[in-house]
This record gives sequence, structure tokens and C-alpha cells, in this order.
Amino acid sequence: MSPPRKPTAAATSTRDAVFQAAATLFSAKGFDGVGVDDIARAADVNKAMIYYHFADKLALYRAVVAEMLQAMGDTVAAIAASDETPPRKLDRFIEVFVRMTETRPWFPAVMLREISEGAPHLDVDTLVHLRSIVMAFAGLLAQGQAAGVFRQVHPILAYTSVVGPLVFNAARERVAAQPGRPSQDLPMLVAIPHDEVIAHAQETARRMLTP
Amino acid sequence: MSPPRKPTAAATSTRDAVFQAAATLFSAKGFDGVGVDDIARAADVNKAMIYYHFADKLALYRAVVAEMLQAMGDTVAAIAASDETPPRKLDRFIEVFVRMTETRPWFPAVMLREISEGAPHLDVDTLVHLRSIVMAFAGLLAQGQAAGVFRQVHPILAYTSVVGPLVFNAARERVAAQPGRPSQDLPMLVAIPHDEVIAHAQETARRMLTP
DNA sequence: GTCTATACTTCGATAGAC
DNA sequence: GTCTATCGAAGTATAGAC
Repeated sequence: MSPPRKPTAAATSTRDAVFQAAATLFSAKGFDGVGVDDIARAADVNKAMIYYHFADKLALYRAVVAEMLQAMGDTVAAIAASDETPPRKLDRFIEVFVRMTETRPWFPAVMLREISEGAPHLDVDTLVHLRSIVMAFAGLLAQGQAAGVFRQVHPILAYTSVVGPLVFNAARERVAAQPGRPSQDLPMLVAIPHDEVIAHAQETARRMLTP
Repeated sequence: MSPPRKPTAAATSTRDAVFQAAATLFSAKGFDGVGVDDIARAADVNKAMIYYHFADKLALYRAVVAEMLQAMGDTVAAIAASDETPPRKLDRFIEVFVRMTETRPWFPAVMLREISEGAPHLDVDTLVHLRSIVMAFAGLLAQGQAAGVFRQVHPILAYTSVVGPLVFNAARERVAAQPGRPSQDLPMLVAIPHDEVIAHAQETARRMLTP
């Protein structure tokens, strides 16, 4: 997946610096919104080094998206395959989703953008991971419906009802944390503790699916 | 608001063509994703004409966003101020929101993007309209809580829980309608009738807020 | 692996004729 | 109001020295 076979410590660190900077900037301004120079400056790395570690700007972007999609996909697949009860799987799904936005703050914004644009920057290999997330959720839902603990709802509508608020809220929160953008401008930019967000989303999802 | 005081029929039509093309393209590719040349080509108008009717690219973008935010803000404010019962106002809010995405298909994608970016392209005059939407919803919610028909929920969490799925679903749907992007790639790109979307969102919101 | 310098392209914006 | 031609900035990418 990564070009250099035996990366030295330095190579790994610069590659990582580029990756982190790219993830942050892409999530803040979008693919077209950031230049390679911006990334180089933010990573404190020479621009040419970016092209040494990544084929081009698009490949770098895909690497960022693929990493987080795969991490998310693997996690939710594990949840769906566990032997918990469907409602508890749902709770776990929501909790994991929110927690992931803490370790990968750029996840929600990038996802929102890709979805709203029809994912023109993503290749099939990357889309597979996105697909696995939806499938895992759909499977989890079907289990609960078969067991009679969930009512019949369109899987996609259920998915958007659960994920929509989470990703929406995370993006909103991330904006609120940005300096220079006063939260008095937008009343919706208040900080809400993640525990509260999780509890609310779980409660809402439970109510939505109760037969 | 518009520079030409007495626009001729031709001027109005070209200005409108530019506006429509810009709205569509901006929603599809974002502010940085579309060039002025793209807009000119899509509107079948000479590029210089864009600069005749709008100060620059940013002003054109703001005009697009402001128009839809104002329309949406006025509508929801009217709903909140009506003498319906809070639960019915909530239903109306959801229905109007979805219907608006039919007349202004670019609304959801642009909103998602602006939110995920912290609205760097919007000026204060435009943000006022966004603010009014949130305030109208919060007022509607407070009325129901005071009347005891809604349980106590954080207004912002309630807002994201209602609007998040709607805007998420609309963006998803819009992508599905795009040619060239096969829906078999992403199972979440199936078309769902708006009546069904509205009914589901109303039911979910109702369940979320029931005491 | 790292850096400098630069080629090539795209894009926003304007001047000026009609 | 409309169009042609073009300038200048910004951005992607690479060549080549160290």
C-alpha cells in the first residue's frame, strides 16, 4: 500500500506528518480547497517530499479517506458480527462512531463532502470500505427486526437517521472549535459533551426502532 | 440587492441562467471545485457577463446561498409563528424542508459543505438567515416543551437529529440521480420517494420528542 | 531522502471593442 | 449588454543537484 518497502524512521515520520497535515486540511477546506504547498507548509516538509511519498495530490487524498473508512468499516463489522443483542449493537455502533471522531477529527467533514459530491475523488477500492459500513449497519438492523425487537424501517432511512445527526453534529462541533469563528455568530456552534451526544443519539435511535 | 436597477428581459434571463448554473455546479463540486469558465459554459453565457452581473465568484456564491437560506428561513419562521400545535409545526417543518429540496436541489449539498467547512465563504448578512432557521426550530421546540407535549432535549441535539437525516438523505439522493455513478457501487444510493422520507422523518422526530 | 528551481497549466479577473 | 483577447496569480508536478 505504501511505496517505500523499508521506510526509515525519518521517512515514516515525514510521511506521517504529510498524512496528518493533509487529513486536517482536506477536512477543513476540501480537496480543491487546499494546495500541495499548503500541505507542505503545514507538515513542515518540502513540497517535493510529498511527491516522493505519494503519487500525486489525489493519491494522498485517497490514502487519507481510505484509512479512516477502513478503520471505521472494520470496527462496525466487528460489532455487527459480535454476539451482543441487536439493541446493544446499535448502542455500540453509535458510541464507536462518536469516539472515532475524536481520534480522527477529520472524518465527518470529509464524509459529508464526499457524500454531497458523489464521491468523485474516491476509487472503487475505497468505496468498498464505505459500502461495508452501510452493510454492517443494515445487517445489524435486520437482526433486530428478525428478532422482533426492531420495527420495520427502510434500512437506508434508518441509516441516515442514525448517522446523519452524528456526522452533522461532529462537523458542527469541529467548526465551533476553530479559532476566529465566534460562536455568537451561530447559536448552533456550542460545544456539547460527547457523552451527552452519545446518550441522545442512542435514545433517539432506540425510540425510532421500538416496535 | 442586485446591481442593475431596471433589468431588461435579456439581462434578467442571463443573470438567472448564471444563477441557476452556479447553484447546480456549486452544489455538485463546491466553491473551489468549479471555475467561472465552467459556470459560463453551463449557463451558455459569456464569462465576462458573469462579472457584469456579479462582483466576483465569491459574490455569486453568496448570492446563491443567501437566496436559499432566506427562502428557507422565512418559511420556517412563518411556521413557528403560526397558531398550529407544536407537533404539527414540527411536521410542517420537516415537510417544508424536504419539499424545498425539490425546488432547490442544491440546498442540502451546499449546506453540508458550508457546515463542514465552518462557512468560510459566507458573510454575516448570509449567516443571519441560517441563524433564523435554527432559532425558529428552537422556538418551536420550546413551545412544545412548555406545553408539555415535548420532552426536554438539548435544542441543538434535537435540531441535528431532525435536520441531519434530511440533509444527509437529500444529498445522498441527489448523488444517486447523477448519471455515470452506478448505484450498484453504493447500496445507499437507492431512490426513496419523498413521501416516504417525510413520513419517516416525522415519525422519528415525534418519537424522539414524546415525553 | 531532501531540497531548489522551474516548467506547465488552470483560473480569476479585466481591458476595451462593438 | 455582449464578446474577444489577454494579463497575472496560483497551483500541480517534475528535473536534477546534493
